[in-house]
Amino acid sequence: MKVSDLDAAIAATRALGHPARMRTAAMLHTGELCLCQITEVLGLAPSTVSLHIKELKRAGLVSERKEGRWVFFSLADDEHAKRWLETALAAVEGDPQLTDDLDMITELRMLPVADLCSLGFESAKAKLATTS
Amino acid sequence: MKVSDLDAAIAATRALGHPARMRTAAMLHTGELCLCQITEVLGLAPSTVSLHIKELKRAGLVSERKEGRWVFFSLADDEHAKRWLETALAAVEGDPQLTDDLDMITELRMLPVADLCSLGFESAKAKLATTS
DNA sequence: ACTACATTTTGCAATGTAACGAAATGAAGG
DNA sequence: CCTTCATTTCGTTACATTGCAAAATGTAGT
Repeated sequence: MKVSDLDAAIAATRALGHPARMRTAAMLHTGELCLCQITEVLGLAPSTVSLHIKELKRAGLVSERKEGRWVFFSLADDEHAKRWLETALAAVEGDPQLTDDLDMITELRMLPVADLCSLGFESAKAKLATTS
Repeated sequence: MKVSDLDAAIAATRALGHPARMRTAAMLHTGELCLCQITEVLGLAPSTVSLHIKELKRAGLVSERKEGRWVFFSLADDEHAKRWLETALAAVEGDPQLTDDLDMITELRMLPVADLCSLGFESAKAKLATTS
């Protein structure tokens, strides 16, 4: 089904027009992430985060890569996506909320995904501390 | 009240994330327009169009100039607005719906605003034809 | 097969948005 | 002043979005 430029632009702006989704886009700018990592940062229910990402995918801004039990999401790299994401990410660059998110992402990347998903952030961090 | 970069970006994307508002932005790219001109193109009630423009103003994308009974709207020309509008207008460039809108705007600009507002497009056009 | 578990889908409640008509506002002209 | 009329605000209705919990899906390892 053909989608007009107008519809595609509306989809992109609507997708980015929610804090959870804009923050998710900014997080993915640092590299691919699985659902539980994004969920941990946003502090929302996994089902809710899944729907937000579905919206970003529908708008052509995010793509996914399945690896076993996990699904890793990343920013789409076609021209449509890049133009919108460039503008959006530049606009929110340096925002305190986003800075906090990215700091947390840095911490999360140090933990095994399996631990984070099943245990949650605090427990996974504690486990890493004891076993290292 | 201070608005964070994230909030400003969300406001801009949400404002553009509706066909009536995206089309309005594209129309204003050709120059300032009064409410009744925009209303004529969109085919919505004046009160509805007024609210859409209010949303665009709230997002800092549109500014207004009052002249007697009329209010002329135009695209804001600060950096925040220009970045978003540049991306949005480039994305919808050439869309059939937008092309139709701009063609209609060209026609509307040939009519006295007072006639268009009070009589509507067809009657105003008829009046112009008889008096010229 | 069975279990564990990351993710998705579904069902539902609460809230927000979009549309209209009607009433209110405010400036121009008689 | 009083009327006209472009625009805005208000009241209302219909629909969309957002959130969670619970159930469904599908994959990995036992």
